[in-house]
Amino acid sequence: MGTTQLEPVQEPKYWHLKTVLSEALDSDFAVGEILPNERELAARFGVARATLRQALEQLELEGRLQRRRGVGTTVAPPRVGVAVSTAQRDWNGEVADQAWQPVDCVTGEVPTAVRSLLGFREEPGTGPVYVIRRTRVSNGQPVAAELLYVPASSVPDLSAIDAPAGPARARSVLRELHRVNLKGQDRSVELGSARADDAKELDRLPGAPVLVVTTRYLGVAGTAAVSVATYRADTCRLTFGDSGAVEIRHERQEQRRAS
Amino acid sequence: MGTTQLEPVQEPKYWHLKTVLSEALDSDFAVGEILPNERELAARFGVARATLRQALEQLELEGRLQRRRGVGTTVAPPRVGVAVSTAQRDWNGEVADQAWQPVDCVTGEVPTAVRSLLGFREEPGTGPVYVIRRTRVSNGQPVAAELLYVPASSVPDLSAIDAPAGPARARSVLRELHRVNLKGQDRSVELGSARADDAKELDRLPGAPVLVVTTRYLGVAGTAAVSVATYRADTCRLTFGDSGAVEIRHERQEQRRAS
DNA sequence: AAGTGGTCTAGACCACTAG
DNA sequence: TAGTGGTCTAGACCACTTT
Repeated sequence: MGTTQLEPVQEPKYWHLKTVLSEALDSDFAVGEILPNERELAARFGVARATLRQALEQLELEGRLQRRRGVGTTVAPPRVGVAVSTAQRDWNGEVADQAWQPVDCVTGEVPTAVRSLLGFREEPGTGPVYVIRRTRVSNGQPVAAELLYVPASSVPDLSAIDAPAGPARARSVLRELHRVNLKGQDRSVELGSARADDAKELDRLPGAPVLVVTTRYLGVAGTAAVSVATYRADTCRLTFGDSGAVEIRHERQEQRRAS
Repeated sequence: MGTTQLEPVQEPKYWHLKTVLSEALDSDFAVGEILPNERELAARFGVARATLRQALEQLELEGRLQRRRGVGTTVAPPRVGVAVSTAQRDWNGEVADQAWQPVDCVTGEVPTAVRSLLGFREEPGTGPVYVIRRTRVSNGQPVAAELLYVPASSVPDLSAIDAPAGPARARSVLRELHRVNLKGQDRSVELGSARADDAKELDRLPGAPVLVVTTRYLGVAGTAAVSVATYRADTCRLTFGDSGAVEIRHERQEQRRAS
């Protein structure tokens, strides 16, 4: 129809920029390499810094980049596969490199959402609940922070209430919970943003994107415990193996170039 | 109450703003209600529009808000629980309201990442691969778009190559794939951003946050098929039930106020 | 045509890290 | 102290939906 339309559909600059940068990462950069700083990149592409940052944010969300204040922007390694086991053996065993580390154990308040998962009815008395904090490390990097809520009624044969709050008490509660046979578990995964305390544990800024894994552990008499684990969404790929771990080889090439 | 004084804290403005808005959503707004527009909200809180938008983006990421260009910002309903079944019956059955809908089926190219999951070795000939597009709907809203890669060698008894590309062919490939007994499946979940085609299917803008579920279906002779499904991260909560669906009652209150 | 959210700019200052 | 990414501003225009 006569004249040739150059760009019939206007692609946003930051989107196009993201594509260009993504291809550059594939071809010209190696994992761990430091990118030019944002001001220079913005100037190089002829856009405002805010626009450039919009593209970098996307790439960081996809796990391609890692940005650290005061340091710079580096090319991120492929995401770590983190097993979210379906079996029950995750209470103790598990791959040594990715085990949960008990951090603390107090008897504290329970969020409303968790209360209903535990089967608690209304406001009035519901008995004490152990709140265990655990962290998970992979390749030396923290990948997840967890709050595990265990009603004292789920571990009746435990006399650790008087033990000092801390990792030791956390371990004894976990051991006792492990004794009561668990019938199964329900699990859900959703996107969230890191609360201040989790962010600190994960070495990220508050609001960083996380994958929230909520697990309900079922005992003989209903829900025995509820776990809310937040995984770093930028560095983690959660794996649910019915028969081994999924291994994804990304299509990225790691080439030369040092500049 | 017109303007809310932001405390002189070290906390970033947008973060504090997000908290304030979140509490306001809990107490003063009902699901589906329309918020004041961004320019007015920004003025009301005494911040720049960009700062206000940073807070809104966070809340949208957490599934609390829904923003539509040309329309406005509304209070989002609680996330839909979408079952990512562990069993094999998801090929056909499944909850009627959340079933997959075949859209198309062509024989096309396979991304590098999927190639390695399928066990393909190097560049040269690997035989044709069916690429099936499916979508998933829940409560009338599209929640997921999937690309299912089925090597023709996985469905040898199929003579549908000559059938016209389309939903009909997709169904016959799925039926045939269902016939070969599947031994199990590996699955992984990670955060991503919607590609242009997926975004269109999901009624979102390109780059919208999605949960990417990669599934490897194992047959008697290795990987029989690979599925890459992208779920809307803002509206979906993926559930993995070992014994029924997880039901989360969010701590939000739906109160009065109509304005 | 009016009103909404989405994109983009060109600055400024702050918080953090490292030499 | 110099350099980085993180936050924030006050505008402008664009794409889209509804009236």
